[in-house]
Amino acid sequence: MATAFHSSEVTSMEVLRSVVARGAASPDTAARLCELGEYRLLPRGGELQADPKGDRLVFIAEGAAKLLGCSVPAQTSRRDSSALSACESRKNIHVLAFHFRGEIVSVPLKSGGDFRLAALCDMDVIVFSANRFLDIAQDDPAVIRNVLARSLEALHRSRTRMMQIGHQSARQRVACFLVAMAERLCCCSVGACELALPMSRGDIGDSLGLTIETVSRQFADLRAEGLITTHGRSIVRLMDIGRLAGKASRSEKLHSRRET
Amino acid sequence: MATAFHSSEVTSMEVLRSVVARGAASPDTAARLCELGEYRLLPRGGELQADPKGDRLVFIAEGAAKLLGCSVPAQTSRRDSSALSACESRKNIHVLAFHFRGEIVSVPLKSGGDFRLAALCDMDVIVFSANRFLDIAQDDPAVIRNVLARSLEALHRSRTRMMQIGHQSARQRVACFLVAMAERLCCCSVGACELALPMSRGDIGDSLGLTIETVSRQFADLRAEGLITTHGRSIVRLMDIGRLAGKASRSEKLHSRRET
DNA sequence: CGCAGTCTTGAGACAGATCAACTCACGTGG
DNA sequence: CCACGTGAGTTGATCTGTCTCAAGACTGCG
Repeated sequence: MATAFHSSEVTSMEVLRSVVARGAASPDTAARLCELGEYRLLPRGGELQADPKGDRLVFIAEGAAKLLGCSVPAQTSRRDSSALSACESRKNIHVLAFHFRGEIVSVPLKSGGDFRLAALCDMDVIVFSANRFLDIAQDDPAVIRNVLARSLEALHRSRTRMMQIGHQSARQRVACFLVAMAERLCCCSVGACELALPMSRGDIGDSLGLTIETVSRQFADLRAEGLITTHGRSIVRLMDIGRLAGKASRSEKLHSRRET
Repeated sequence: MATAFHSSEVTSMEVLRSVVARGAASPDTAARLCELGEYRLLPRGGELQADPKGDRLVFIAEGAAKLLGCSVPAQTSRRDSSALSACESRKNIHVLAFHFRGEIVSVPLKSGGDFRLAALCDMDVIVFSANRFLDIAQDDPAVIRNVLARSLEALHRSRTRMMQIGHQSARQRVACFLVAMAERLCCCSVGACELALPMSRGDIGDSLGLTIETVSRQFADLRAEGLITTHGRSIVRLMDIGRLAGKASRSEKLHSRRET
C-alpha cells in the first residue's frame, strides 16, 4: 500500500498484469493478485527455497532461472533427518528445468524431493502462496484458465523432454536443447540465430542427464560440422536450426539400423 | 439423454462425479460434464488417438493405460509428410507415463510429438474436448481447482521421474519404479506388498529409458537379493519396500564415491 | 498339445562416465 | 594497462554400464 516501490517492482507488477491477468473478467482480480504477491529481487546465484508452509507459485517478471530438485525417492521417508541433510551434502541436486521471463513456476512444498529456484542472472520475481493465489484466481474464469493452460504446457514440455532424455543419444539431446533454447529465447525455429545462453555447461549437462565433459565434446563436434559457432562462454550461433533439428531427430550413423 | 446406457457407462459417470466434481458448488456442473463426456469402452490393447480437432481430456473410470508419445522434436516441422509416417513406422514411440483408475489424462493435440493413450487392460473411459470441459469447469471454482491440482501433481510426478531417468542407474530406476507402483496401485509405502503389474517388461523398460533385457536382468538381480519374488508374468511381491527404496536412492557400490 | 509371443540369459561392442591434465575467459589488483 | 589467479571450459586416456545381437526357456492362449 505504501508508495515506496522500486521502479523494478512497479514494472514487475505491470508484467504480471499483462501476462497472467490478461483478459481478466474484473480488473479487481489483477489488483488482488498484485497485492498478494511478494516482490523479490533475486541476484545472480541467489536461491528461492521452497516455503515450509506450503506450495509456492513464482512469477518471473525478468531474468532466467533453473529449477533444482533433490532426488529423494517417492516414499514419505521421515525415517531419520539424515535423509534430508543428504539432499544438501551430496550430488543429488539436479537441474529439472529452465524458466524465463513471463513464466509461472510451481515450486511444490515437497512431493518426493524438494525443489528450489536458482537465479541464472539478476531476476525480478513475484512470489505467491499457491493456495492463496488460486483462491483469488479461481473466481476469475479467464485467469484460472490461463494458469491451467500454462501448467499443462509445462507438463507437456516436461513429458517431451522426458521422452528425449530417456531415449536419445548425447548428440541428439544437445541438439534438441539448442533448438528448444532458440525457440524460447529468440522465438527462432528456422534459419540462423544467435543466442546468449544464461546457463553454464554444467547446468546444461545436468538438465540433460549428461556430464559436463560430454556436453563440451558435443559442442566441439557440432562446431566441427559447422552447425554452430561459439564466442566466449555464453554466445552460441546456430547456423541452421533446421539442420540442427535434423540431428536432433534422426538417429544418425549410430549403428545405422536398417530402417528401410 | 436416451436411457439406453450400459451399466458400466452409468457406473463410470458415477465415478466421474465422485472424483472430479466432488465438492462442486452446483450439482448442475456435474450433470453438464456428464452430458459433455463421451463414454468409451476401450478393450485391452485399444488406442485412443489424439483428436485432430483439439486437445482432449480423458477420465479413467476403470482400468489402466499407458500414455504413448512420438518423439518428433520441437520445431514446427511440416517439411514433408514422411516425417509423420516416420512416427508410425520407426521405434520413435515411447511410453511417457502410466495412468490408473480415477486419473484425468491430458492428451494434447500435437505439441512437439503426438500423443495417444493405449489400454493395458479393458478400460472404461470418458472422453472430453479439453476446451469444452474447461468452459464448464471454469464456472465452478471447486472443480477447476481440482483439475488444476491434478495437473500440477502430474507435472511434479513427471519432473521427479525426469530427475530419476536422467541421473540414475538401471538398478535405481527399476527400484524406483516398483516403489512408485506399490504406492499408486496398493497405496503401500512400507513393509511388504504384492501387486499385479498391468504393463509388460517392454513397457516398463520403455518408460524408464531402458531395454527389455536390462529390465529383466534388474528383476533377476533384485530377486537374487531377496528383495522381490515374481509369480508368472505380472505378479510381483515386494518383500520390503523400505529397503527397496534404499536401493532406489543410494548410488550403491557404483564406484562408491567417498561420500564420507 | 503345440504354437507365438514374452521373458530370460549369455557374449561382445560401444557410448558416455570417470579421472586427470591442460587451456582459456574474465574479473581483480598491482 | 597488463600480469595474475580462479573458475569454467576443453581435450585425452581409460573404464564400465548398458545396448545389441543371439539363443534358449517359459507363459498362456487356442
